Amino acid sequence: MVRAGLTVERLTRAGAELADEVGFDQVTVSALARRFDVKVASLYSHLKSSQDLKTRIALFSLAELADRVAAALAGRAGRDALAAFADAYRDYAKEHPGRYAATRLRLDPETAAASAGVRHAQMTRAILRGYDLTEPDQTHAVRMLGSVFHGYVSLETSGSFSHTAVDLEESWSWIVDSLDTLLRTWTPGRTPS
Amino acid sequence: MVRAGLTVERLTRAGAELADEVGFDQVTVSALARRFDVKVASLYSHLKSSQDLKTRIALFSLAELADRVAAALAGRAGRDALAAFADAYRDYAKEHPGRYAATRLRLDPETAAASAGVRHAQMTRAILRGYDLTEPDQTHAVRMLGSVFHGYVSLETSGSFSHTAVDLEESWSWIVDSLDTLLRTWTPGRTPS
DNA sequence: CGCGGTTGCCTAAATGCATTAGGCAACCAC
DNA sequence: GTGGTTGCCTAATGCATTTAGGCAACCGCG
Repeated sequence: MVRAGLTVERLTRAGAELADEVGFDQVTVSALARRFDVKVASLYSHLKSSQDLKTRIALFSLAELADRVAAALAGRAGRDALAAFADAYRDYAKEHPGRYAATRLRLDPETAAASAGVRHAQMTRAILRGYDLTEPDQTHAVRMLGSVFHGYVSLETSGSFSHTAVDLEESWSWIVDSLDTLLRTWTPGRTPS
Repeated sequence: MVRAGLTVERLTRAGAELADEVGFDQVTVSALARRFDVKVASLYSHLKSSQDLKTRIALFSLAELADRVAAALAGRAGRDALAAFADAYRDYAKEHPGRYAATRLRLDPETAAASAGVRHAQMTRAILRGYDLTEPDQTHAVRMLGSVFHGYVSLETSGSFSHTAVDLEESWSWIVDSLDTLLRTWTPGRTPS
């Protein structure tokens, strides 16, 4: 009886692929076992639980996405950086919908703190260094960028935008441009009137 | 043997309450049966499937939210309307997290077309009538507003914003104000420079 | 008032996923 | 080669979904 050679890493990668194929919610220990042509119970030597599997896929995806964003950001600043960041994010979601969904998994605080999630926050702040924002405006802006990008990707993916004919690429650049304008024309301490 | 008096409507309402209590993902035909102190199979006279139940909860929540937004919007225009819309949305998600999550359920096209989702789109467009936008900018703006609001609510709910001390209410008004400014200073046909 | 049809909730059973316990064989190091 | 470790297995339990078929409660009609 030849062994399958399972490892946590291989299982996590395969889980990520499975997520892309059938959706993150449909990722199941059973389905993963089937993919390795192995009995379900065998996976429990490597994974603590179904939740454990999902968490690992989330952490993997978070790190992968952070790497992509970092690469896209290299050598760019200002609006260029903003657009690169936005595109890296959106492209990842298009290319790997299941993994993207995985990055939205709610992690418990310690796990989150040790995850690539903190790199995401750092990179968002790095982009804002190209604009003239100080605290607490910078935090507000971080939250706004996160909201817009995640919201757009999430709504686009779920088909909420497909009821109108207007081009999705066009809306995307319109939004990115608008955000750039907004951040550039922001005056520190300003109260919008 | 006294009958329980189940109806699709009561099941849907109870399902919505259950969603708020345990999360939309945890809504299950079994749990609902337990709540009515009835055997699981009994629900299948009223519901086609678990998916059917979830869809009904989604439609119910979508309509309820649309009603709230409509009420909040009554008699308001411009920035007032924008803020009222935003708050109605966010307050609903805070008050009814399970129902809010339900509104994000992916519906098949015909169901979506017959849902209160179209009212949401109409109301968003109504708000933009207070600003000087023409097509296709208006559609871009609809998408941006949807993205920001949904994104913020979604990230706030999932705890993604709780790593920083800055007040969430403050960020929220900052963002709403920024959007108002952005839309007011938008010049038709403009290409942001 | 009672009778008959309809409808509502039931029991029973099949299927699938998650999870644990315990066993045996393959593999690695010596 | 042999002994310990580790990996995958069989077996079993619990819970959710879903379907089939039955009986009793309820409603309208005479």
